Amino acid sequence: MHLKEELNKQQLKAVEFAGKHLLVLAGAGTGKTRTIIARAAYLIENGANPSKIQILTFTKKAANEIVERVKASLPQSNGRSLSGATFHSWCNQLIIKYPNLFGAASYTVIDPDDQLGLMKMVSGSHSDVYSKLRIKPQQLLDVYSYARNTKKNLTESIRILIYKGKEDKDTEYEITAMKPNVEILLRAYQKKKMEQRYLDYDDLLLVVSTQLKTNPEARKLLSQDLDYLLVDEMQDTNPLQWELLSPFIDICNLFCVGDDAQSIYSFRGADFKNVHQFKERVPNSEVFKLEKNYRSTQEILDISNWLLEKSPIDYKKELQSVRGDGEVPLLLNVSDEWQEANWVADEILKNYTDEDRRFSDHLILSRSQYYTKTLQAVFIRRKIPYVTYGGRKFLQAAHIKDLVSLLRIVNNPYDEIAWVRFLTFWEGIGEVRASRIMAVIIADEGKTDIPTLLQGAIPGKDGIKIAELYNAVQKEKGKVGKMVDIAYDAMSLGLAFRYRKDWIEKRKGDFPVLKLLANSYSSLGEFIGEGLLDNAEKMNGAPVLSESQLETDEEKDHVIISTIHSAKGLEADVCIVLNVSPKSFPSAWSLDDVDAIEEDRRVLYVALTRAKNRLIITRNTASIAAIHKKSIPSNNGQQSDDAETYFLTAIPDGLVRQETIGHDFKTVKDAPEPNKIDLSSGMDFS
DNA sequence: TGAGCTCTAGGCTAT
DNA sequence: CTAGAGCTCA
Repeated sequence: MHLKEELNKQQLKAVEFAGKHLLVLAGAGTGKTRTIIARAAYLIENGANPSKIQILTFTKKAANEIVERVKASLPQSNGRSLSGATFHSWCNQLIIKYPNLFGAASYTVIDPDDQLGLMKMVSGSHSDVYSKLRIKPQQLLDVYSYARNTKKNLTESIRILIYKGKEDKDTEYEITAMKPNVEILLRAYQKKKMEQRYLDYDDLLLVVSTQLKTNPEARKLLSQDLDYLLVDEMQDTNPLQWELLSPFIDICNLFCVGDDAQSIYSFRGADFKNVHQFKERVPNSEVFKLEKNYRSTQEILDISNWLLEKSPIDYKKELQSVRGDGEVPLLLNVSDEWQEANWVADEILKNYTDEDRRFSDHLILSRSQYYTKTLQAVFIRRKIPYVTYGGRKFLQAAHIKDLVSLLRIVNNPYDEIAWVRFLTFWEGIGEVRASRIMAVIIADEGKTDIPTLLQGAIPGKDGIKIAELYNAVQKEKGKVGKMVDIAYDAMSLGLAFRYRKDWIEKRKGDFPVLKLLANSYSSLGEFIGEGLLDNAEKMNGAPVLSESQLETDEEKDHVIISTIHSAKGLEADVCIVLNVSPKSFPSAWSLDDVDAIEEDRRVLYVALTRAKNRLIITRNTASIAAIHKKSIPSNNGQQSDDAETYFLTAIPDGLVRQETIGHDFKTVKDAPEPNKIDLSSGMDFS
């Protein structure tokens, strides 16, 4: 096996592990992904049934990549039935596969937008309760989700999410006062979810884990399905995910990989106890370590190690480069986002023409999706091809949801959100009329077929048209691509009109992509559920499905712009980390919360360790100057300790070389010359 | 009742 | 920049 020669001793020991359960603690760049791939290949080569191996990762992209690479390393067709999924999509698949066991097969998976819509409806219908609270519907959902993911009670979840974990008397009093009202609203939300056969993201995990915990029949069925469970990014699993995994300790062999220094999802309830307490929690288990870094040059690891050393948490980790020395990282001070973006574009074009690097050798990382919009504007203008990872999901775009609403009501006639969306799509039907039509359909409880009801409830030609459309789509149930086609034929005119402002430029092109996506699913339920969980990759602003669907090498050569959270597992020759400024690292949201600050430190650590050869860190000159002034103590005595907490304060000499670009517009290519206007004209002061 | 307009406030990270 | 509130007109 050719993979074997590429493994070091530690990796090989993990890959060939013959015991029951294993946790591999693998620092950044130590070959974590390679090890999990080799493990899967090893198991298959040694007689394991690939259909009984399940790989679990955090993003669909990571899952696909691992599966593809395992298959590529095996003789043809050997690993065809190997599957990889996210926790969520795996649960969704199980729910569809065993409709009787989980009893939720024709349920509709709803995304955060739908959840918010539902919570708003609940808040509206309980306005007496809601008006007493100073909490927004989104916060109610956050509390609800946090409580379910962390298994903490409502009081604790409110304290942590709404009151930043405070424990003083006033806080206590307020929580006690509001809790009953929050409870009423959350219960009402739950009830509505059940009535309309909805599963939110957390429900997917809960439905499966509850069955596994309480029903021996479920454990028996799944033990026939599974021999090996391979879990990536173990440090980012939360208590709910642990609860889902733990029944499998008796059912199959666990092989988990993770790195506590890269735990960056605590806002979602991730708990690295799942890593630290692995040995105590899992009988018959062992823990191995991978320590040699193959990715980066020593200079890149020096600054990464330095960042981690500064933490009050002892990660017991110091990465050593196998590759040796290289370039000293560059710390670039810029005066604004446009200058930063233009400098980045210059750097990339220079590397492309002078240094024989490809666009795809560049990875640009940012804390938030939002921050990269300036950069994207500059890349488009300067014709630098790029893809973005992270951000809004493809199926969450308004025009896509319009079309999918029809598929959703075919899948689940109780889906009120989809009914309202579908009905109000048509001219002359607004929310009020849509609610009435929907009430008729739901009250009928499936006695009459839906096209007949629609025709009766909507007068004239429109009623016939809508009923026929519903009918036509329903007939193709099972062929998801065909359903999308029929829906698009009937709705494209309306869509073009509704989104006329940017239809041609932005939206129209999404529908062929939607069809491709739909074709890759074998059932409507999977498409609606999993499609939602699919991260859309965007190429110069337009969605693409995956790398493999691109034809030429030229199309595959593009810069990657990603949020740090979406960049886990990625690496690149040149890595540019944007805006590592005060108030950003750590983020202004994290101040006065030690855990949050430390999480931000790990976020930066993940970003820095993506670089193979060249690391460039940018930051804003003005915000650096601001923290050094420190001369404006605020009125309430809250001394700003930004300078203390800012991660790059007191960075030792030699760890980076600094460069500062001033307000010199000559370095900003294509900067428009400001027009001179006369604001004093048109006014007679006499 | 529906549709289209303007104005304002608030914006992280993710399945 | 975007969602949503509030307004006007048909």
